[in-house]
Parts: sequence; structure tokens; C-alpha cells
Amino acid sequence: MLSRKTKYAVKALLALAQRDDPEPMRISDLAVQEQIPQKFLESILLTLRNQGILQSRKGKGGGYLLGRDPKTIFLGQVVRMFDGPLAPVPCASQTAYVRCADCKDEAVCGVRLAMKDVRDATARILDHTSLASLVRRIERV
Amino acid sequence: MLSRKTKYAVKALLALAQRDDPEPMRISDLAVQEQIPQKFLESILLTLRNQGILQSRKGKGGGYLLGRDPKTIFLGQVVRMFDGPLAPVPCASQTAYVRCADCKDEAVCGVRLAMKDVRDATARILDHTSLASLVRRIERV
DNA sequence: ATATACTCTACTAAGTAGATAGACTAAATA
DNA sequence: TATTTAGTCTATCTACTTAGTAGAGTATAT
Repeated sequence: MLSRKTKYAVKALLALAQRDDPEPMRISDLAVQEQIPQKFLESILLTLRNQGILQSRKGKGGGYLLGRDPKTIFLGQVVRMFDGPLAPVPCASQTAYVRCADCKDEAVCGVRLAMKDVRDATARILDHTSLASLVRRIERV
Repeated sequence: MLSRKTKYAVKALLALAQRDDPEPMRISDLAVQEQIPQKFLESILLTLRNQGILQSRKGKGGGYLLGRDPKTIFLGQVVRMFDGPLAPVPCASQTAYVRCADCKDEAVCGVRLAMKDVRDATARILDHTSLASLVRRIERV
């Protein structure tokens, strides 16, 4: 299940990616437009900024804008940032592998085998879906 | 993230599918073998039985056994039973669709578009992975 | 009859998600 | 340079969920 945090993060990023305005967008405007509790959104945007995905400008006329080309911002990074590894079980994760304490022999663990398939399929999608490509899909409608 | 409940359920089912013994297997033996807290396992097995995936026999010599051919038991059913819909967001679910309260126009929601891809890929895997096929993969090692 | 083993209800501790409050800091502009 | 605007940071809170426990009850094979 996707956390609200991740969902809000993606919605905010998409909103920023869809603007042509080179000027930053205010948190409060973003919060109203995307129907996200403002204080909650603040902490999300801050995380995105600290990870280099967003840039911020302080003071009057300030706000947030994308930190880099939307073609290079992938959902996989955003999801992992807030919800952790994509794999349904830690022992199937590529980026954050952790062994199961109770597992005698990983090679013959059916749960791991199946979940590795799921994580690979998920990563194949999310690590290849950029903000730019999503915006393109949306705007085709 | 897969809950422990689902993980235990799959492990228990695999253990039962891997036995040739036509006699039922005791909860206590299953719990020890798979390193699952017995009382916790009891409730899991009960759910699986109520859903028709397992059969139980009471009294001396009793225990649990598969309720149908392992070729017809798919992980998708088990995962949904304990963890709910496969889709990361309710509005992307096929089996348990729920509209987002805050969504103005679903057709142009980027989150939903991407998550629908993820849910489809996950379902394609889990609804086609049977206990029998998993056991085959395990035993090839 | 009785031991065995599944069934059911209730409860609880610990952790996480989602959100809120408020003080603080930086920067633009009058 | 004073003031306003707007982002930054720390702390806290409540409700819910997960994982697990306890114990009484019920069915059945021998």
C-alpha cells in the first residue's frame, strides 16, 4: 500500500512539472490546489528538497520548483524515499537487502522467489516512469 | 510490504504442498517446522480453511491438509485474503476498486496511471503463480 | 471416557501513519 | 534597515494496525 506521504509527494511533483512558469510555486498554493494538508506537505517538500529533487526559494516571491529535468526524476526514487524498498519482503530487495532471521535456506524459499518476481516487475515500471513521461501520458487524454 | 501473516500463510501452504503424506499435519508440527508462533498460526490456518484452501480434521490424528489441488491455489488469492487488494492505491484496484475522495478527475491522475501499471504487473505474477509451480521451482534447486 | 487437537473470543503491547503546533530563520522589498 | 513573507526545523499527539497471547470451548478418534 502506498502511503499518503508518497501519494502527496508524487501529486505535488506532477503539479510542479505541469507548470510552465519558471517562478517558484508557494506551498500554500500547492496545498490548496492538490488538496493536501499544508503542514504535512511542508515536511514532504522539505524531504524532496534535501534529496535534490526540488529547489526552494525563501522570502517574498519564494516557493518550490523542480530541482532537475523532469525526464530524470523517476517514481522509483520518490517511492523508495518515503515508503522504503519496493520489494514486499526485505530478502527480495535489490537496493536494501536484509536476510530473514528465520530463513534456513534462502535458495529454496518460495516466498522469496515469488516476491523477487514482484519486486523486479515493480522496479521495472517505477524506475522507468519519469515525471516527464507521466505528464505526457496525462496530457494525451 | 507483505505482512507476516501472509508470509506465514504461504510458508505453511508450501510446507503442506511439499508433503506426499495423505494424512493431515498437526498445527504444532507445522509451527515448529516453519518457525511460526503456534497460536498465531492457528488463526491463519483457520482463515485459510474458511476460504476453502485448507481442510481440517479434528481429534487424534487430526490436523490440516490442502483443500484442493495445489495447481489451483494461487498466491494472489492468499495475499489478497490477508493483505487486501494488490493495488498500491484503492483507485487502481481491479478486485476492490474505491474512488479517491480527493480526486477531481481520475482519468488524468498520474498516481493512478502509474499504480495501475504496478497492480497489473503484480497481479500477472501472483495470479499465475500456483503452489504447485512454486514447489516445482523450489525442487529444481 | 478421555486425550487430542482444532475453534473461537477477547485482549494487549508496540509501532507506524497522518497530521498539527509553534518557534525559528532567511530573503525580498519598501 | 524594518517589515513582511515564506520556507525550515523540532516536538508532539491521536488513531489505527500489526503481531502476538491467553484461555475457554468443541469435536472426534480410539
